[in-house]
Amino acid sequence: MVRAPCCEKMGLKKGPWTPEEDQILISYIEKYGHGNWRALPKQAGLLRCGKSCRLRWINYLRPDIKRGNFTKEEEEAIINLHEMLGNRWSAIAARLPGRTDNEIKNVWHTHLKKRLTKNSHGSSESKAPFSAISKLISQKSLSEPESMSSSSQQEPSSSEFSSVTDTNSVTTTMETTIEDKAIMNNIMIKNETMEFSEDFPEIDESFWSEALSDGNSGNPFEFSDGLQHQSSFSSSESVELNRGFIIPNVDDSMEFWYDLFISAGGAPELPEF
DNA sequence: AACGGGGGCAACCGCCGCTTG
DNA sequence: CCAAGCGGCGGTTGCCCCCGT
Repeated sequence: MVRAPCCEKMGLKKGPWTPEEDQILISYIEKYGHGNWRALPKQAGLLRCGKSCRLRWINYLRPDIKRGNFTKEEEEAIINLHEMLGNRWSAIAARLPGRTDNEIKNVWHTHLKKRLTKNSHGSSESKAPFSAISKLISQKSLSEPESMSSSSQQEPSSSEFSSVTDTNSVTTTMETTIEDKAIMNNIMIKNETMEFSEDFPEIDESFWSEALSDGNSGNPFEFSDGLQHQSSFSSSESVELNRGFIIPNVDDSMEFWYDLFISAGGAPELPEF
């Protein structure tokens, strides 16, 4: 399908946003939400294309954006997640609350890639847990070709959970050993003891219904104010680990790990071993 | 003080997949 | 089933600032 770029329309402004434009966009979205990005600039009185507005909002103006330098913990998380997910910045961003895909992408290209290249001659020790988990994921998906592979075709949106909700198949196909879980713990938590139950906890049905009922929009994180709240886990209590990584509480952690596995398992760029 | 190069980051571009009529 | 509309994503660009000379 061939379509003209949305900003090709005459008279639409490009380039850096002014504080005035920002204010117009913010107050419009606070008032009416952003149901239709294409129509938004016209309705708000902005000489911008919808895409530009969306980008500005997502990457800069949202109230839940965390500004400022990335912490060491966040950088490590990015490196680790990148190893598992590849250049899927939105998937990585979904696991770093308050950070945007654009920001993460920039940090990767300007800081982390160089740092990794520098360190590539050093020890491969830091990579070990990820090679291990990649192998684990591969083995699991081999043993469960149909349901896993079909669901892995679709990457869940960064702002909502995967539609794959067959928790029974998850618990059977993602059966893990203590050793597996030790590996997983190593990925996320180097210095902290974290207890996992013997098996992945099953997701309480009420989790889904509660999430879906909020805002009545089908998006668990679209609130009644009409705004999208970025953090995938913002609707429930989270646990902040000493690496600055936010993971959901135990009820949500099932989804977290499952989502991570699906993402990694479905990633075509999953490193070979 | 002036200038050039490099790095960082906001924003744009083009493609893709989903939805809708 | 198909085409168009739309949101979302990743790659890329270009501007601005800082630092070294």
